[in-house]
Amino acid sequence: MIGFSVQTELLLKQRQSLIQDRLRLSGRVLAIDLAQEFNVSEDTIRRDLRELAAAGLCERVYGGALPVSPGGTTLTQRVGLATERKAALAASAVGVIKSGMTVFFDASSTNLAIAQALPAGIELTAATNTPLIAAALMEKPGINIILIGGKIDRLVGAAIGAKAQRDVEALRPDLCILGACGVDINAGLTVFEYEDAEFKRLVARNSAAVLAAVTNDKLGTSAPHAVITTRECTTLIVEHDAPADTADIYSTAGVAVVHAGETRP
Amino acid sequence: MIGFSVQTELLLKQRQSLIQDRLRLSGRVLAIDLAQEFNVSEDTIRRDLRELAAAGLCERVYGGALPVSPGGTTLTQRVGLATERKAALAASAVGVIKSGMTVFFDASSTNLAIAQALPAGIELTAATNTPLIAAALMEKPGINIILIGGKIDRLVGAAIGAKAQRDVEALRPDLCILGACGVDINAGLTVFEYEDAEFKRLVARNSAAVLAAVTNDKLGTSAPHAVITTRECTTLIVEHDAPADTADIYSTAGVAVVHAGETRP
DNA sequence: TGCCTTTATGCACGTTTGTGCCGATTGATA
DNA sequence: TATCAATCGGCACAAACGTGCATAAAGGCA
Repeated sequence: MIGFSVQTELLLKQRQSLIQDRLRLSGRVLAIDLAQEFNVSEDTIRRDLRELAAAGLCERVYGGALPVSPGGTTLTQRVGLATERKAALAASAVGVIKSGMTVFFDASSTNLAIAQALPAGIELTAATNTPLIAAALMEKPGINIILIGGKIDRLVGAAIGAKAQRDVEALRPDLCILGACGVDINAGLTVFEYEDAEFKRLVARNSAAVLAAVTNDKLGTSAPHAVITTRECTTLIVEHDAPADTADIYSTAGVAVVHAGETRP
Repeated sequence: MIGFSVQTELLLKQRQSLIQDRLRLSGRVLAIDLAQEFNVSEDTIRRDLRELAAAGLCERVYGGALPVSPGGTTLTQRVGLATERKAALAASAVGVIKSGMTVFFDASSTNLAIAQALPAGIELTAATNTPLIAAALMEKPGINIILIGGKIDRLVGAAIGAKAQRDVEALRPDLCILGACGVDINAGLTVFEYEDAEFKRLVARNSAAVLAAVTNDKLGTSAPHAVITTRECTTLIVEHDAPADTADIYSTAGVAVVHAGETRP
């Protein structure tokens, strides 16, 4: 699809437009890679990135550039937080996702990171109730996207009401990637909103496997509304520096615990 | 490939029309190539490109020109194009949207611009089948968002299939903001995809009013699939430099034509 | 027909833009 | 702290650009 083995010479605007595509697609670009890809000097790429950054179309960083997040709402606010940690979790999570699967992506900034981290060639059917995740999935060519509609809860950032619950009931995913506000061995997986819990439980119960990727700050805490018990969770992805006893505790409950790699991009 | 071995001399309008074809076909044109192909000086080509750009029919860039809205591309690709023009259209469009309304936002990069241009305080119920637009609407606090779900067509960038059609049928919006690939007084409003046309027609028929905002390059052109006739369109927003007879033509068909302000923010 | 205006085109000129290269500076990492 | 890569600013050069002018063809009007 984007294979540019033969290099026609590109106009400046075309090149910059392609850089933006790469940004959206892979979440970051490196100056040196782009230079090689477009067959121009690194200086030229740096100038491009500087211009794009000046126009507010990307964020300039040492070595390349990152996409600028359209910050504002509650979900999008969370997106910008602890990005390296989430990226590390996401990298581990995509290891569980195989071509051919039907996967449900629940609303969560970590799950958005997972969607963005999906490898380019992967083929799967992805369902989600979260517009932001759907938008991210659209950047990956091989993915069949099913959007669960309904009234959007702006705190959660997704459709979770009666209509959404009715529609999602027809779904029997191979894997359900849940977001959580708290994970505790006794309380199980918990969230802040009643209806959100309801929705998540419904999807989880209909899924062959349930995966949750959580940052350290959520481990051992619980929110008001229970989604599923600990043992209903198939796989739990935690950070590399999660409390030492985490693996033991959850493993004995039958949960497969995966430690994400170091946060070293 | 497009071998013009025999060089008949072309009239100016013919040449410019052919340039537009090349643009649509290959996504870009180079001044030097066109000069050689049409057997005229580069100066002449540059003049042509300048005129086309002034009429909003292409985007002038150093070395040649780019199409203002290429067909067969995904929604996210279209978003970055002709942004000032779309912003100007959007600014006019928001004038039609009043607090308290129920508005449907159809899939289109111009409509995304409209969603983004909504004033901060506005209160309305917005429905959309487009994740990208839903995400943009989430940035505005006073808006009630209804997401239409279903299988996502990645070219259109929205849910337009059977499921989406069934769900949208319950909707009776005060205003429907349609996207279009072509607008012609005889052909009406047209798009590239069959199912997309079907979906749009359904929404438009159930809406009290229909609005379409189009860039110059779409005026007077038509795509394969008809959505609605010209007279079914309530309001048409065109650019300030749209062909002079536009207002007359569509007004006599009963369409309210609004000229957007100059593209000078 | 003769004259004038308009329009399309090419040419010459000076100007702007895109790019690569070099040297100095800054930032990351150990 | 030292080291090395990335970055920035300036410079140079070529290509692309816009403008003004000249020319020629087309068309209007008396």
